[in-house]
Order: sequence, then structure tokens, then C-alpha cells
Amino acid sequence: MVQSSIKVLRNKGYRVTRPRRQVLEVLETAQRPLSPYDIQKLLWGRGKHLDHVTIYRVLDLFCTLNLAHKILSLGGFVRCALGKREGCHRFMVCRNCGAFREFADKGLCAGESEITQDFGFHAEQHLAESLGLCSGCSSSLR
Amino acid sequence: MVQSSIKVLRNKGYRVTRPRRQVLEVLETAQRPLSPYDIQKLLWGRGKHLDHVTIYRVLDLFCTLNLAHKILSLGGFVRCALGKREGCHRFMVCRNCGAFREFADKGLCAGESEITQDFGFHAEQHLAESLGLCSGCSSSLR
DNA sequence: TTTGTTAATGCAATAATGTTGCATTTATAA
DNA sequence: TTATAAATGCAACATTATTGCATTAACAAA
Repeated sequence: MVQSSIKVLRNKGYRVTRPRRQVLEVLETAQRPLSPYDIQKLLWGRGKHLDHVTIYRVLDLFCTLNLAHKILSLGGFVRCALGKREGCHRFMVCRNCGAFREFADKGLCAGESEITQDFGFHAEQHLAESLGLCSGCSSSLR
Repeated sequence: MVQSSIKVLRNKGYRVTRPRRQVLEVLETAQRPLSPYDIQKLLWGRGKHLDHVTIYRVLDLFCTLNLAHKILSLGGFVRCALGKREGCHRFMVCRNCGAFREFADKGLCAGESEITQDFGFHAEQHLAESLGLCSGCSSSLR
């Protein structure tokens, strides 16, 4: 996973730097969406000190390269599991433990194009998130 | 519109205060999603001074009462046009002029329930946004 | 209308998050 | 090994968000 991301960086002509490797590693093992400052604290705990500005810039790049996604309802970033299939991504996030899952949802895009065409709206980017409880938290909380 | 929102406040036992009226009025006439500080500046321009803390708290309340929605991809709030039909709202926002539109999208919920059941995930809240260009901006920009 | 109660507001202080410019470092090609 | 340009680190700052508490004002009841 990290390796394939590194390949993407190389192929696009971006340098494979230590900060970029470290952020990739953190995202890779994360079990929940991480904010830039979350990432900084995690690395700090492992003795690696990255400036938050660097983390912001690295995450910006990763998002444009589709190596990471920002879960908007939580403000946190997750690694990107799926390739860039034009905006048919859907995320499920557990509001309790933060577990997340990414889907390619064809129906989403289909429905959107119908609706948007009716109003002359040209959608360039779609977003669909579901917040709730994962199976584990769902049973343990009640 | 403002009147119906005021009714909701009254029915739920919340007081109809001047700050709440003023925020309602601003949201009512807004042509784009407004951040808390946007709202503060707009009111300031009309000679009304609201503390930003108050605006945050008013918006929190409005969102829990479904009188307003937060467009997460932009961080701005819009008035809520639809009733609370369990999370089948979809928003379209123009990235150029900020024009927005809200839909009740049944297909969205249907698709979501399928997906989430497959993974034992219980979705409580759905979010779907489309960013793009409205018909006006779409033609004027090219 | 007036008054009492308490929800709601305003204020101050602070925390958290995000951005910009520039000097320094370092990944990469030659 | 070296040149060079991309990337980082640092400092300073801007914006956004939160908390606690004293004060105000909306509303119910007299």
C-alpha cells in the first residue's frame, strides 16, 4: 500500500521525502480518520518531529493525487483505498470508534447525474458519507 | 419561512430571541452557504452586533432542530428547506457563485441501506453533496 | 403590567486549526 | 560527488472554535 503510493509519487515526478513516507505510514496503519494534528502527535510519540505546515502540505498533495481522502464530517483524513473512478466514492464512518470503510458506489453517480441534469447543474465532484455505528460498537453500546 | 422556523422553536420550548430571529433572517435571504463569521459580518453591516459565540450556539441549535444544514465541503450553513425525512438530503452547491439547492433523494437512502447492511453498519446520518457549476456559471465561464 | 425565574447572551480568555514568506535542507539528476 | 530545485522547518500570523461566568432578557405567572 505504502509502496504503491510511493510509486504514484515517483511516476508523477514528486520526490519521495521522509515526511511523505512518514505520513503515508501513519495513514496506512490508522484505524480512524486522522486530522493533521493527530498525525503530528502520533509521529511525535514515535520520536519523529514533523512541522504541522509540512503535514498540511503533504496531505494536500496526497488528496490531489487521490492517495488520501478527507472525511468532511469529521475533518480527518484516511488513506485512499480505491483508484480515481470519477467521484463515486462513499465513506462510512463509525461515530464511536472511528472505523471507516470506502466504497465505489455506482448508484450514487447515476442518481446524481439524473438530478443535476434536471437543473442544469454540472457536478464535478461528489461526496457521500454515512455516519453511524459499526457492527462492533452497535452491539457493545446497547 | 422564518415564521415556520419560529413556530418550531416555540413548539420545542426554545425561546424566540433577537439573535435567533436575526440569524434566521440572514439565512433566509442568503444566496450561498454562510459561515458563522459570514453571518456576523452581514449583521454587522446592518448595524446589528452579535457575538460570534452566540452565532455558533444558535447555529448548533438550528442544526439539531433541522432548521439549518452545514455544507461540509464548504463549511457554510444554509437554511433547511425540507422537513426531517430521516437523512435523505442531498445538496448541490455551485463552486463559483455558491448557489445551492436541497433535495429529498430517496435513491440515496435506498442505496445506503443496502450497502450498510452488508457490513453490519448502522447508519444514523447521511450526507451527500455535489460540488460543481450551476447553469448560469456554467455558461458564463466558458 | 409587573415580577420572578432561568434560558440565553455577551464578554474575556484561550484553544485549536490553518496559512504565508523565507531561509535552510535534502532528494534527485547529471 | 556536485549542482539545483523541490520540499521542509521555522516564525509569525490569521482564522475558526470552545469554555466559564457575569449579565441580560424572554416568558410564565401573579
